[in-house]
Amino acid sequence: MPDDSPLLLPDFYARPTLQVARFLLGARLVRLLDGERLSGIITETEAYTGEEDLACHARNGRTRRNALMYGPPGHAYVYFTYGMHWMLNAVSEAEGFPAAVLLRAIQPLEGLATISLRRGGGDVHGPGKLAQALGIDGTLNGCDLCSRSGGLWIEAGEPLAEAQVLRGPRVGLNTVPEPWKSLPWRFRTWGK
DNA sequence: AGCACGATGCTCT
DNA sequence: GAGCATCGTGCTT
Repeated sequence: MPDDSPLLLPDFYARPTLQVARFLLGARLVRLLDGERLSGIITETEAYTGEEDLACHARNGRTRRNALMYGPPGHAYVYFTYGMHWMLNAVSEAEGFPAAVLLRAIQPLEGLATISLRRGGGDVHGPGKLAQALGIDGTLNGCDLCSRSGGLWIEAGEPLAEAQVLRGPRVGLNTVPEPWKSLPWRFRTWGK
């Protein structure tokens, strides 16, 4: 079991959220679930940054749900939506500034059978699917992604060339006003 | 291949 | 009480 990849450390996350979203592409998201290592390369992210971003959960200031976005970088912000889906984010920027990167898709690498089973044979392209595939729920809200002790962490991966990175508007912002609705703050790689 | 819709429950106004 | 940073199904082209 390869366990020699370096963890991404707080300094990685403590910078502008667009950079964090861009450079999380290619990194490896790892979940230790029931003693088994599940992992995949991050292939799609979205940046949500600051109270001025009207798509960001912090747009109305601090609440109980979004409190983690104001916390130290490198921690998981996990929330529940649509009555059935968990969403995994990595908190970015300096402590006190609310921002995070939504992890939307991975290319599975380890634990393929378990992931496929948990997904009912479907893919892992979409934030709700990602959480379901890796067994992520609210108990992981606040988990330190810079440590292997919490069962969920992110390891460095192969750097991606700019030519492999696609950008576009964030998904699902139906009632968000412009310009926020159309800003190209979604990052993808690998076709699609 | 694409669109419409219902599921389902928590958070905040 | 409204509105979700979604997903799967089922229907139409």
